[in-house]
Amino acid sequence: MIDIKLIEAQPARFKEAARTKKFDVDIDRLLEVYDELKTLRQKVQDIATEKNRIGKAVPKMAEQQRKQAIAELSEFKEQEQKYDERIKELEPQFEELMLLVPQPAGDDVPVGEDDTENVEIRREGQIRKFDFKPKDHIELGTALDIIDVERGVKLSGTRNYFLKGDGALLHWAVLRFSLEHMKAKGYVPLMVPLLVRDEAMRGTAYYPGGEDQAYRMEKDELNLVGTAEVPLTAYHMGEILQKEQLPAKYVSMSSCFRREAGAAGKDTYGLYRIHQFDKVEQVVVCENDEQESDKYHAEILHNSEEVLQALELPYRVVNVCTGDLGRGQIKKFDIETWMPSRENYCETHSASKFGEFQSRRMNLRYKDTESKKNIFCHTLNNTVIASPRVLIPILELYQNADGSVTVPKVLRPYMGKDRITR
RNA sequence: GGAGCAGUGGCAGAGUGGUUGAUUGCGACGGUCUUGAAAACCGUUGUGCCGUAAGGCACCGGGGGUUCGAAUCCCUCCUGCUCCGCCA
Repeated sequence: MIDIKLIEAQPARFKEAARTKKFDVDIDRLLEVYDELKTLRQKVQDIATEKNRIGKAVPKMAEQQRKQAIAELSEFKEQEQKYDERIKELEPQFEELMLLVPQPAGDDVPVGEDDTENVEIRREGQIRKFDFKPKDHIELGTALDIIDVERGVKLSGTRNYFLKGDGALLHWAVLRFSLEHMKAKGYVPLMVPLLVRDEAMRGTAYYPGGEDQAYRMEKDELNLVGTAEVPLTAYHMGEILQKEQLPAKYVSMSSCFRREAGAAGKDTYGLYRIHQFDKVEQVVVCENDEQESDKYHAEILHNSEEVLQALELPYRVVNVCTGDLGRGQIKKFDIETWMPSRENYCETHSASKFGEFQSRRMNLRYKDTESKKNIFCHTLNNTVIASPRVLIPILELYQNADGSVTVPKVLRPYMGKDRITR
């Protein structure tokens, strides 16, 4: 959410942000509603002042005087009710519009329509050249009996799967390795609730807008999270933190659930786009300071790169363009890992910088020691590893001519073997 | 799921319809005293909104209602606790 005063001061800036980010919001209407609300609130306040003044004297009045005063107060009350009605009409409109205003992208974010215009920053690692015809991860996984899509679909429909034997173990190995990597860096591990209230979804800016992407438990009015970012960031929702608590760094390993509505026919093959997966996620809550925010943005990007480097996977980092940014993101680095079967670098990580956008929505603040003011925090998050998506490059890049798969060095302690064979 | 109790300022804890934004204690901060510290004493100590300011308004878990007037009465939701039932 954006400070209404900023919108008031520079409406053009937010119209432009909506345009380049491809979000639709009527800024003019928002300001209209706000102006009317302000006027009405002032009127109601003036009436309240008058009512309080008279009301205070009532108990001391003589009977005759009192009757007169009470009659007068009734009139005020009627006026007040008239204004209140209109306010109650406008407030929900105001809230709704406010939730839709996008955060302008940072100055160093490329302007572009969609993900094809994201700008590559750098590449790391060598792409493997095969001296045999490589298989894709489904061919490999099916032959090795470690991936079973058919039975996943039998039980749960399309985009569902089983991981079996070494497949399941490999999945847990990358997660465990990544979690421990973050733990060693001082990130506090949290085991989080995966069913959350609408408040948490709104606070992290998944709602409004992302309702179709989430599974919702209608009976209980709870939502299955699509990422641990939601509970991790909303952990301190509504709180006023001490400055010493910042930066708060959290890491979680959790299942993630996505309906993938509107993605019908897209990425239907394999384990790339699926309804349920597991992810290690990192979240930083820091002071309201641009430099601090940038520092932690670089840090969380670096943390994830270290994991990919440890796994010896080739990847590239891209600066995500305006058209591909979320409503609240100031800036986003995606890490795309090389996937042989897709003959491309594909998104495996997404490092977002939100400024105070999420904090405002969830009323997350800290007490500034100097000014004694309560200030909105900054929030950031990044994937540490998401599996089974990352199993695609692992299986495909580590495959051998005989159909076996070498286990990446850092995962061997978790697997207890260095090769997956039939 | 059934029955009951509770939710007040950083914490503890008063307040059951009228100058109560809220007694008091602790904590914290400032000051006096002291070589220093402790003790003692004095003072300050919630948040949001409107306003250049003076000042005003709102908030006693959330929302709604009764009333001229509500922390105090009513409804509803949320949260916590106790007992019973069920259960990985």
